[in-house]
Amino acid sequence: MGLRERKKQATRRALQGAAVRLTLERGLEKVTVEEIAAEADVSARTFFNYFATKEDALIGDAPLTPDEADHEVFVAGGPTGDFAEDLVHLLVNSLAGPGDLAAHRAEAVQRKELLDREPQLLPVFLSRLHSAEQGLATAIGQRSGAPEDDFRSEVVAGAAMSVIRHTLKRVPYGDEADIEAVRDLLRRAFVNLGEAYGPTD
Amino acid sequence: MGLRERKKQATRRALQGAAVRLTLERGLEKVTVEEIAAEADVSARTFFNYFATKEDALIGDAPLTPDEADHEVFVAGGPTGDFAEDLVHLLVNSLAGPGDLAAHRAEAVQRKELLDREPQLLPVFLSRLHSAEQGLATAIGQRSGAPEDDFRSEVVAGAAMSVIRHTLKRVPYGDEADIEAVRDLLRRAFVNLGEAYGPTD
DNA sequence: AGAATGTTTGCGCGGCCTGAAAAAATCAGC
DNA sequence: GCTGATTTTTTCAGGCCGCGCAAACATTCT
Repeated sequence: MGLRERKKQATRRALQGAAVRLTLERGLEKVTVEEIAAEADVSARTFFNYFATKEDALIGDAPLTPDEADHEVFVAGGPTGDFAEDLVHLLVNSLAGPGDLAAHRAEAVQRKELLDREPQLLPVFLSRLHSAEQGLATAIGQRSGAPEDDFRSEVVAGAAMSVIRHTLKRVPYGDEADIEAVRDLLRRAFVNLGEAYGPTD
Repeated sequence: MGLRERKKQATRRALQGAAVRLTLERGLEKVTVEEIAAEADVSARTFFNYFATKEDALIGDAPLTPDEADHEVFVAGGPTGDFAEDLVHLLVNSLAGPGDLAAHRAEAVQRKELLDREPQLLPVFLSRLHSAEQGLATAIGQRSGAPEDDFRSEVVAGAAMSVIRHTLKRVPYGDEADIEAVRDLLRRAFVNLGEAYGPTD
């Protein structure tokens, strides 16, 4: 990787870091793009070469898409064969980004803190989940052999993203066993869905 | 209702109408607030006395909350006793606003057209659904006797809102029988959820 | 009619975001 | 390491958004 590419990643991280830090310090509307850029030793115009909006710098713009490998395993009906359980697996691996879950825990905590404190970020976050939903729907459709853009796949994927959303709200960050806690919450959520909408019990 | 109140509603409608019309004509980013205000025979400053943002004027700011009566019937376990069916009833009545569904069909068609053509409106719309979700969760919690802010209620409500979202996307507007079509789609969606997440079949 | 209350308007301003072109940094080849 | 090509950063100008404020205006109430 050349110097150019490395520097770009550096300024991107600097901008994102400055944005997060200043926002947590003062609140989003007391921070201007100019200040963020100054903090990252960059002109204000350059900020917009990296992020379209101030909010994007905070939430991040990683596509939130699962690993290619995990995706294919899921589509093929794996890894366990149980739909909900495999969904848990796929979602947990997707949300962490390409690498390890633990490695991104600090960022996840920050994101949660930001979303709690700055309501203006909620729409941005919801849109991001919405984009991810599309991909999940096609994965579910492929796994079940449904035609593309199938209504059922979309609905099932939407419910799954809703589960993710509420689970992330409830995760007890700070613990060390939080990955397993996430799994548990997801499993319970899917069970709840089954009970609520399933055949009359 | 006094003259003052009537005038306010009139300018509100005028602003909203102008915003929708101009946006459908030229696209959202080719329309300025000044133009909308001028079209409604009102100063630009007045626009912001009614709507906080240009987008709000398009999506509307009705709280999207169900009738008090429908809400209580649902909480009490009615009208049919079947959870999914009662949810369909509640949602259909909520989405229409206080009055008749048919009366608001034109607006619904417009909203859909806008959402299709102007992606910037999607976050606004998603936030609106998100707000409505909170109320739905407490209603579901009360009906099932769960404690407040129960995880299960939230997840079930989230899934329901997701169902709404995808159903609205698929509704065949233009037909005359579209209210019944909405009900059908909702019912099918809930059945799909039950099949997907319910006990292994 | 006149006072009280609420609404509209003009004005100014800070901030967001964009386009275009000059300036600086990096890269590829020699 | 020099040179020219490519990419990134910066500067500059500018439109639009959204808000606070105080003056003008409209309505309600007595």
